[in-house]
Amino acid sequence: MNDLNRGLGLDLSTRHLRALVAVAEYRNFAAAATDLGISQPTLTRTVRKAEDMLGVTLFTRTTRRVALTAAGREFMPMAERLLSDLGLGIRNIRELADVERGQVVIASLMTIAHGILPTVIRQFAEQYPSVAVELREGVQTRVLEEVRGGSADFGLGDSADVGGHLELEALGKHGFRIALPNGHRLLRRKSVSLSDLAEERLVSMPTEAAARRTLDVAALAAGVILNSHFTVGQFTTAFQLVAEGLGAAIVPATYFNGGHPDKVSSRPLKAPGAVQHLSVISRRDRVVTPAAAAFLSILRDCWPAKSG
Amino acid sequence: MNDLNRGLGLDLSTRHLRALVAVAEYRNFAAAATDLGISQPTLTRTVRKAEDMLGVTLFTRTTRRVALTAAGREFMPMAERLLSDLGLGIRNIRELADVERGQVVIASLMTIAHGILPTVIRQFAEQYPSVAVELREGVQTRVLEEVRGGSADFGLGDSADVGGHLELEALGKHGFRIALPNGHRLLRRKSVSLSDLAEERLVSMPTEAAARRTLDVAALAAGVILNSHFTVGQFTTAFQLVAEGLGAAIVPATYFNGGHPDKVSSRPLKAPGAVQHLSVISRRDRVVTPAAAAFLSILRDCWPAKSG
DNA sequence: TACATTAATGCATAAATCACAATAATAGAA
DNA sequence: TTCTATTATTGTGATTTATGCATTAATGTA
Repeated sequence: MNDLNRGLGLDLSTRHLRALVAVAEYRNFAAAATDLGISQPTLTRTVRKAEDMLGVTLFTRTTRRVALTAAGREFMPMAERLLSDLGLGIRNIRELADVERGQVVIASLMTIAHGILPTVIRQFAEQYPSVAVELREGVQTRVLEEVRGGSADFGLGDSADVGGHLELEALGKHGFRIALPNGHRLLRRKSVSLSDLAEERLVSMPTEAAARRTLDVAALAAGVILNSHFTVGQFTTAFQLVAEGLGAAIVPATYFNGGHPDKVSSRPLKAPGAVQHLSVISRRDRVVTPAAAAFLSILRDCWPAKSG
Repeated sequence: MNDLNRGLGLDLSTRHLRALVAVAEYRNFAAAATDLGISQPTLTRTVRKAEDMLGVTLFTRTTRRVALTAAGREFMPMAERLLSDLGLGIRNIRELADVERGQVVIASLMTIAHGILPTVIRQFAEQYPSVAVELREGVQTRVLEEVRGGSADFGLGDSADVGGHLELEALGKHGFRIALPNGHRLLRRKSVSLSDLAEERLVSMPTEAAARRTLDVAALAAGVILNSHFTVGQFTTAFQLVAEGLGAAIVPATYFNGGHPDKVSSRPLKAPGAVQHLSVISRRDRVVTPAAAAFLSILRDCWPAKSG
């Protein structure tokens, strides 16, 4: 701590300051007291208390005349400035707090929702405790619908296949990993390629999902046909199926932040093109609410640390 | 009153500010409380009170983590600046008050002492209530002695006949008036000249007095010999003699500020050279005390209004 | 799950603040 | 000069506010 409290136990309040300023202005205790809305004896005591604390006589008063001492004349402009600065500052932070009373609706891919968003939301909630956050998780097409329809402030999704009216801001990219039941032969490798998976039964996301399309395109380019035997809507479901030994699942690398069943292990997927590019998706014509802007600011700050 | 108290009954004190700043710094209530020298529960309550008054949440706290909200981050730098400004200001006025605990010793001609000094002293006493003022009235030679000897901070006297080592700062000049007993023939005139006084018995000051010398020189130049029949040390005494009808007295014009006996009236003295030039007289080698400087400053402000 | 840390309450006490009434001081008027 | 109106100060009891100790509740971590 620096020397801000070097003034000993000094406890000077805005009440004291206002009292001093009022007396200096009216040069009359009774009038000043009326203006302040307090009784005149109270004002006398308040002023005297302030002078005692400051250790300086600010006024010389007789019953007929109240005059400023040299110290008083020196002090008053500062007191006024202090009060006005404080008032300004309070107004500022109150406006800022009003901004906080907003709401943020985010449409996000589950990939992101499970990967980085929890951290971002925690930080946001700390800084803007009274903003309601609504997170709508879904596949890419659903995210785009939410943003287009205006029911979400912005979306977090794949950068590809985004039509007109929508604006993109690139956030980063992530690769994929193969989730395999413990004991699976492919776990002996350090990494797995798409062609290694040609033989495998796969637990996949539906074709509307951006991750699915990215992988299908990459597989096509590699001349491999993926055997999407099971189709599920949630990665957590996919994990469960994998845990049951029903097959393998290709899962976004960012998804491995949280814990997952100990019957499942994973290896990186080595495949050119099997990379998902993520963006903030917003309507070009929609004004960004302050709350949404604040959220995005925190999101950008957090991104590099958690993605790759 | 301007809008300094527009913050409703807001009563935010330095105690609150310090509490907020300390918590923001430590991000830990217990540590901040120790630093502030108060108990942790007290700090909790102080912070909450402050937040309530501001109407804004500044911190989000769990038992394991204290974080600043956006409003809090906005507020803290201002709070620190406010505290440091206040501390600085207090130090300033305290120094100024220390200056006040001095003493001013003034050696002055009675002319000035009775004319303008009372007003000056009153104003000075209001502004510097704890400075002792000592006024030593005397004739010119006495004033010079006091200043030379260093027993006075400065002198107020005639500008003439001031030897080396002493410094002059001109203040102004004043003429003279003739004090006459009511019913005196010269009162029929609007003004009186030196030659008119050749016939008169005069009540004069001793030859050491600057006013006496000025008048003698002027009379010499006018070819008149003044009949200084009575010599007294105080103008008030001279007035009494005049009131008794013993003669006329030539008195500094500035002396007619206060009331004087109603048996005496006065007329202006028209005489080239019958003008007394007054100065602040000080030792060249003596440093001016802050109290003396302040006194002189007020004296200069007052002078034009009262002299002529 | 148990533990250690830490912010928030309950409660009794001490301090400060307040307004009403009475007092003291002062400048101007009769 | 004395009287009077004005005005700052002081007395006092009620109310509000702040404080510290002991305790509780909440939350990461091993």
